[in-house]
Amino acid sequence: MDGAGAPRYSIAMKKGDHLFLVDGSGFIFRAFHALPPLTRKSDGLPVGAVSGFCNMLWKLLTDARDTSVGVTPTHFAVIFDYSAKTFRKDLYNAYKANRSEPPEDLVPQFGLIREATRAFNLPCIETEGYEADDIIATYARQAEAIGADVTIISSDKDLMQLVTPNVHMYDSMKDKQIGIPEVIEKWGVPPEKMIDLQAMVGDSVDNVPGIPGIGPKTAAQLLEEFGDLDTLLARANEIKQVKRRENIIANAELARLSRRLVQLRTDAPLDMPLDALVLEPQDGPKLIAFLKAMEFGTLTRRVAEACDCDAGAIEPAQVKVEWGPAARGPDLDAGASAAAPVRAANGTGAADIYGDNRPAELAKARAEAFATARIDKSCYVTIDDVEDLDDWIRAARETGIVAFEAEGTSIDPMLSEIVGISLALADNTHNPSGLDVRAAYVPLGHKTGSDDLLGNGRADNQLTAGEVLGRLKPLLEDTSVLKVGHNLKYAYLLLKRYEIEIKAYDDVMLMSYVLEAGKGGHSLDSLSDRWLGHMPASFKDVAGTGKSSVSFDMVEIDRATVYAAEKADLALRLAMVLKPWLTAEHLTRVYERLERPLVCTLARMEERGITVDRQILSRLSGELAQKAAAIEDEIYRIAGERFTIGSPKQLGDILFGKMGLPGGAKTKTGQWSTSAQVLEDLAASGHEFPRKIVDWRQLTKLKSTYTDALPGYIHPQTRRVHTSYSLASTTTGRLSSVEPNLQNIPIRTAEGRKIRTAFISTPGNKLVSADYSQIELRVLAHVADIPQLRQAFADGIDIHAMTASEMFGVPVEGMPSEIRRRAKAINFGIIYGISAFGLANQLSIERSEASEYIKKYFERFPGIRDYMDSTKEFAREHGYVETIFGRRAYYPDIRSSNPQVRSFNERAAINAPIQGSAADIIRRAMVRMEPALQAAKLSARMLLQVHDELIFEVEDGEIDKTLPVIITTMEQAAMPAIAMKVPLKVDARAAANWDEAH
DNA sequence: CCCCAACCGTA
DNA sequence: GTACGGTTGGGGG
Repeated sequence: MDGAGAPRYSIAMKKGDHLFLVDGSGFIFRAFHALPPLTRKSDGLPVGAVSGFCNMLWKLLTDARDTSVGVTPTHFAVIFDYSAKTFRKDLYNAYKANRSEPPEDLVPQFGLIREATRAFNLPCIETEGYEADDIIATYARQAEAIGADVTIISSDKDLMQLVTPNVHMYDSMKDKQIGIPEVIEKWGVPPEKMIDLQAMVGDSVDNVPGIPGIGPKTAAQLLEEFGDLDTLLARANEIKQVKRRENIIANAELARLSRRLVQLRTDAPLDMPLDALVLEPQDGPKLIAFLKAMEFGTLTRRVAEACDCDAGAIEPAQVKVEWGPAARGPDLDAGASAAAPVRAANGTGAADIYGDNRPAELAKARAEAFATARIDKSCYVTIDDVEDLDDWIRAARETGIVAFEAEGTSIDPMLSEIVGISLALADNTHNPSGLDVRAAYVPLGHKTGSDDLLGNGRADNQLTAGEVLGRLKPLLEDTSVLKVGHNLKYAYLLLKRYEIEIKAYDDVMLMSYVLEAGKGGHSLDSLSDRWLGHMPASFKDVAGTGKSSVSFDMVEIDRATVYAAEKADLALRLAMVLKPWLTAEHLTRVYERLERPLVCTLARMEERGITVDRQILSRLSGELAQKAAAIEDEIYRIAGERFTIGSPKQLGDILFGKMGLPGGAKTKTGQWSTSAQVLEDLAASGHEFPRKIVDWRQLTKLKSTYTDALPGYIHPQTRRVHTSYSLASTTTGRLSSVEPNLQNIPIRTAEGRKIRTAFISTPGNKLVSADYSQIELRVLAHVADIPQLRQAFADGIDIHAMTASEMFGVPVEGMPSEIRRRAKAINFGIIYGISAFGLANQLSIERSEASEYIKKYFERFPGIRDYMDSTKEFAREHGYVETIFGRRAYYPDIRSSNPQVRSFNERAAINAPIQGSAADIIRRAMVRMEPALQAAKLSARMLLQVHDELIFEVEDGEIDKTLPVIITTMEQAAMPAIAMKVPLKVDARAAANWDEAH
């Protein structure tokens, strides 16, 4: 029904006509989740999905009226779900029972999107008791019968069963046509078999049961073999795999029911006949009035231009919105922007990316415009002569901003050789809104596929590395030209090895990390998907996968151009969107002080690496092997058979089956746990066998993870180990270390510590380890402002003993170690967002006793409870928490109705400001360390970071002068931004290896 | 060849 | 109870 009730005329549909059917409901959910979540009107009304919807419709209609595009609809309708109650619910009561309530930000947008449809002068259709999909199916089949073509604007797999030679689907967000070949490619079956495939696979979102254990791949294979579901069910006994056969036979009825659920009706009652869907002309003023009411500046302007209307003369429409205060976003700065008039983001060419003085408006307009802007890969060019390259460099200097990406032979920048460089520039010569980006790829190290005795030949039509890098070096090192990239540390390290040191840069990965830590990944793929509605080509697409994959120098230059240029293009677009957003969210300082400078700081640390003594590791490996073998023999002897000790499943069978030991905990898959905790408990109750398993595990763990693996990371040329620090992979702001992970080198056991002796200084130098003492408890004392804790740290007394003394009334002097141990566990528990369950586990005590401890603790330190409560409340209200330097950590699930999920998020939210503030402090120290050492004319080199510890290599003669510089820089790191209420304390010492230095 | 679960190393 | 990454076994392709 068209709620607006505007009279529509109708023209009989005929052969050759083209009907567009937009899956409105599908689009709403997709747009809501795909688009930047922050899009709001100035009064706080969330309109992200509305914005995406309007942009999509406008683009479809503009293309449609542009006859050169080829596909021109004659009829057009937008279809919505009427309500959740449909005939399917009568078939199967659990249908869509899993559906949770729509997000509260989405609720007010349902009505608005229907309003938008009417503003576009399009029929808005919904029918009680039927899903949008059934209406679409009915229209599609009717139109097809007349001989018209149909395009369904959706990417929902449920609609793919409708695809025929005359019925296509179009994914407007990915700009992708879906026809018969695409369905086959994605699902392995042609569209007419989609119903049977879905019936077997089921759908957890809609709660379509399907056959358990059958996924898309298996289903496609079975349909290939048997033709259709009925034949399969009739001949199921021919299936060879036992489990699968039994499964299918047992669930045949479920499959038939599922088929009835997924099969779309083509006989839904239609309130509006096909002929009435004729596409009417745009009513410019009506549409503009609506867009103005929504404050979609960019789109308003575009529509006004296209319709030749004066937008300024049109009053915003009165749009009635049903949304209560609950729908209002909590992070809205209503006071600042409520009264602000909407201003179109005019003239936002590249030159003023950073210069707008209304950041929130600019950020919003940018995100809105870029979310739907088309990415035209056909304009990417390959640069193969120096004049062209010089032109691009000149243009980059004029614009002042260039995005770039360095392609190499390996993902490890220390082992990679440069293969090419892509560049992207904002080009506002054609489009004053600054949306056009042009990009190019400069190949310089591509090889031909044919190899002869001399190896692979050099590919034709490319400049030499010398020519290219010689020209790019001045640009990349020019502090007045901003270089934009994604994960710039890679390019920084790669180019550093070619004597280029990138200066003046922005990294969109880090912008995203600052804006959205905890909300999702920060890879170029996820950022493009989230902010630009575009999925870039994957590396696998160009280089192949698995064994048949090739390094980038073996990729054909044309293909490489599209892949590499796209990355630079996307990085530039993302910077144009995210940089204003940083300003709008007041996160620029976090980005500029805590993130950006670490790119080159960390790159230099990684480049230096650390010496690992191969002999020591080899000797240790031998010792571990011998000890493990001896224990292995005893294990087999006691067990009475040989088995795979490393298999928890087999071990569980031996322990709790054959040997009949009492089982303790279960894993989440229902197996008996064989964790160290369980085995220790068994050992404590007098069984010697589990002890041996624990010992064996320790030895084999040390061997496989450390002594055997580390030598493989020694670089062939530098002879050192170069870890890679990930700047954007934790929610709290900590770094992580990979390939190898040098942040988990053993220390707790004597056996494990030996591995640290293999980390050595070069002759004439020592390793210096400097670590913060109790930094997280100090941060806690600061943020929660606990008088006793502050006093204890000020006086330098044992913090755990003080806690024990407060709680249990035992004097610090002569305190029993068990009492102190418990207090220590409680202190750590507090930092981790304590639960009675967790504390009980940690201390092996009853949960009731743990509850008593916690109660007592809160009585003695009421400020801690206040801190925890207010942190939880802040997180619930804002969806994120903050460190003392303003870094955010998002916890989107903190409002979950599942108590387990919610509690977990609450504990994480309590921990994040503490862990994250400590992480920020050491980041600040690291950024200042190199200048501080330089100022003191010291040659110490910072090599590693392990969360609260920094490791340096220092010349023997400089150690005495260096230690105070390191200590002071670390202890003063919070200043002047934050005056800590407790002093920070750093311990440092020098030795020939890491074990003795720590 | 890829993915997941279980386990365990660090702060 | 927080935050990570790596190895192994095992299931499936």
